[in-house]
Amino acid sequence: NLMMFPYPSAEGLHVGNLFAFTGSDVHGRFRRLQGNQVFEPMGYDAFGIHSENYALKVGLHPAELIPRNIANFRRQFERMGGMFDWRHSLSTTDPGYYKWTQWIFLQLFKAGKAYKKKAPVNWCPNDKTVLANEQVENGRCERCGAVVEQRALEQWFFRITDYAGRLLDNLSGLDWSETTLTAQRNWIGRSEGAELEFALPAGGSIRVFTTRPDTIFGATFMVLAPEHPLVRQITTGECRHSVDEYVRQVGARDLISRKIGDRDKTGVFTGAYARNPATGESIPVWIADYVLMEYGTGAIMAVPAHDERDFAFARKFDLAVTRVIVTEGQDAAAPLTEPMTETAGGRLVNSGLFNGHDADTARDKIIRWLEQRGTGKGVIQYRLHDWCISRQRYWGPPIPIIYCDTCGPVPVPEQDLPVVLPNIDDFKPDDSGVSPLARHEEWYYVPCPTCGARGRRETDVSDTFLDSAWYYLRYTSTEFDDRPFDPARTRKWTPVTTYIGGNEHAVLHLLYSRFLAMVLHELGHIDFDEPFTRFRAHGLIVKDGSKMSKSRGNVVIPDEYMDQWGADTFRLYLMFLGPFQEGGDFRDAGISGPRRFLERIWLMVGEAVDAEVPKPLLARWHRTKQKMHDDIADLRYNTAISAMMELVNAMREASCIDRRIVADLVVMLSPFAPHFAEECWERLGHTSSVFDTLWPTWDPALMVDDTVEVAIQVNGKTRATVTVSRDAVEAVVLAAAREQEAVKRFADGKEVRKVIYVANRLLNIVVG
RNA sequence: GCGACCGUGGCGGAAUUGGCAUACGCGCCAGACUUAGGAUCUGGUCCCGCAAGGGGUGUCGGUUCAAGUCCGACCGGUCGCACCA
Repeated sequence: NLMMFPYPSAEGLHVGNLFAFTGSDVHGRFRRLQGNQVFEPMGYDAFGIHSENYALKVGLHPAELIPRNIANFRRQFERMGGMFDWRHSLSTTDPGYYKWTQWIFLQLFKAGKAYKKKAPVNWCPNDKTVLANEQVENGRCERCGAVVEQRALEQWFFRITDYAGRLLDNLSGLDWSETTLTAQRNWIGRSEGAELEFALPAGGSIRVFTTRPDTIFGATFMVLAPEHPLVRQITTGECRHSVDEYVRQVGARDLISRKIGDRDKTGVFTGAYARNPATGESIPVWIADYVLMEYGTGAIMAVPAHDERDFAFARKFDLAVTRVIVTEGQDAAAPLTEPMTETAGGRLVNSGLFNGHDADTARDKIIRWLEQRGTGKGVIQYRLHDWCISRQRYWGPPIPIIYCDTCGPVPVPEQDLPVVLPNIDDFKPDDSGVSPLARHEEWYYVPCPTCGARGRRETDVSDTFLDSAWYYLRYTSTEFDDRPFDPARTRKWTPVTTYIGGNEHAVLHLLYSRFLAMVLHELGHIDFDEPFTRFRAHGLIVKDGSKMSKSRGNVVIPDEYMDQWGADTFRLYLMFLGPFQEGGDFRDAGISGPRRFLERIWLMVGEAVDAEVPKPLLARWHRTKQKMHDDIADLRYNTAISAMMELVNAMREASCIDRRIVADLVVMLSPFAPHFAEECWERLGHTSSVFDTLWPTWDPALMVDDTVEVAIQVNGKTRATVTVSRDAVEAVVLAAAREQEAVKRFADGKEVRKVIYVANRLLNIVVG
């Protein structure tokens, strides 16, 4: 029973965290009462920029802060009564843990799944540091306000794109929240299309990716990303100056604002032309920042008539617009005032030998035609990029590579792991663009493992998402320091049966974990390739309409509530608030309700006797056992709790405090209020733990009442109810219904056109 | 802009999936027990109406014997993605 481990912040667990962890713990305890062996571990995701920035702010070392924060978290976790196995806890910052994070890097490196390439990062010219995307606000450094630039650095990547197809296809076999599956699908972003070649007059060609090969006859110009490698080569003399200037401007902007900034189209002409493979015409080649180097081939064929962005660009720079699809009744010659992006049901025009073809099926025909002519092929393109795991920071696991002038990048031998993160005081990033670790010569220079010459360590540390991508495997095997995860343990406990966490990790964390499981499986280290069989996203607890965060000042600390009401009341209250998978706004208004409920149970435990249980109560008792079981299994905790309250109300009404019902109540309450239930269980005379019992069984035969109330409607409006024996036939109910005063008033003397009878529920008399 | 989800009493929220709308809890009102009540217990609590009855789940329309639930259009909100060719 896994829950996403927290980043141990200085503030401690807030109410939102506690809500999520309690919900997960309820499920774990419930599964134990079902007779399962449950492993419920908890640990700390303690590396990363968060901790580092906070440490810089308060002027302390993260290595000093983190253990302090962890101690506080541990205190809160014990207080909330989670059934955590503390013998198998972990922190990603522990060398005994990140040794294996580094080991995993080496396995990927050796398998050719890790490689280095130049990639842009956000760079603050004032603070002289690399910034994470979250640290850029409106194109400015969140700390000093300076305009952020891009810099290109050599960085490490994992080849997750090799697995794009499998990551997508496997999703259909997972028992996950639908919203999470959708988010993953969108992130992977599969597009079917074609890669086409536009020949350059001087030889060579420009390759583009398009999902609309059916519109190729309308491609009237091309656009390259400013970073495209062909740009320098094809730009003509008279355009060089403006192209260089444009490339410089784009490079000066940060990565975020380029993407989400204003949509005004900018760009310049390169002076070059390329040949449209369908029409044979020469079309101008431009560069513009709306074309991104990281998607497709970094170049597009522009079809302004049928694409919004291309249309805007053509308008602005007065480029030709050729319509190639018309729908019924449209005039192919009429000039377009806006792009025609919806082309379903249309037919091709201005498209040579394809004129008149159905637009919906033209795509495949044109791909085949271009394939035959050697100028294109059908391809599948993914939006997913390779995973950049490099961080030019201090607080993370050093990437275990040594650079040697003769041998190149050499992996650190496995027996030399971990590459320990040195405890340095000046961990603040500097203007070099590399991690502060590079300033420490005694650490930086090491002999090359292959030739013994002086080598240099890789100074980038790895992404925290790498730490968290495999932690579930480590939990089971924390006591082994000679292997990352023990094969027998792994076989027994993984893949994870139930995983609960926040939807903010629906994409990255879950995707990276899945990718890593696929690789580890392929390399023979584990025998499954999907790490989490069942995943459920919990809802978010918000306060005053927004997510709890320290900067908003709306963080609610649970300790004071537990002081005042007790941990169990607070747990019960959080689970009763609303649907676990939806979350909600935190108000403490109703907390006295769950408290009163527990007090009533406490009194009942004292008053319990062997009683005769009247039939209606007996039925409710058995129904409650089943309903609570079904609800908790589905994480519908709020309705499970109301069912329990209803049973208590029914007992009070019947003045029947039967010992067996009280005992069942205590067991069913125990996942929500473990301390309280344990105490009640002992008061009921038991000497072993309530968690060593089993969920009470129910008897379907006893669950049904002898009589039922049936609603009587006339023309769909309820006019009366009648009490009849269970499963009464229609004639009996109809006869009883016709006796009713209100029914007579509305139905007597009118022709009965129809009678609808739903057994045990409703009888509808339709009169004319 | 695209995608996903959601609009139900004064409030948090229920509704065996198309079958008595508002379960359960909070709050509020009245009463009981009390020197006392911010404890406990009992009863009441969607709106209009003395009643009979009528209206009612964001708005408008549709399907159906029957719609909170299904369909169409709109309004409002939350979250995710964001020039993805």
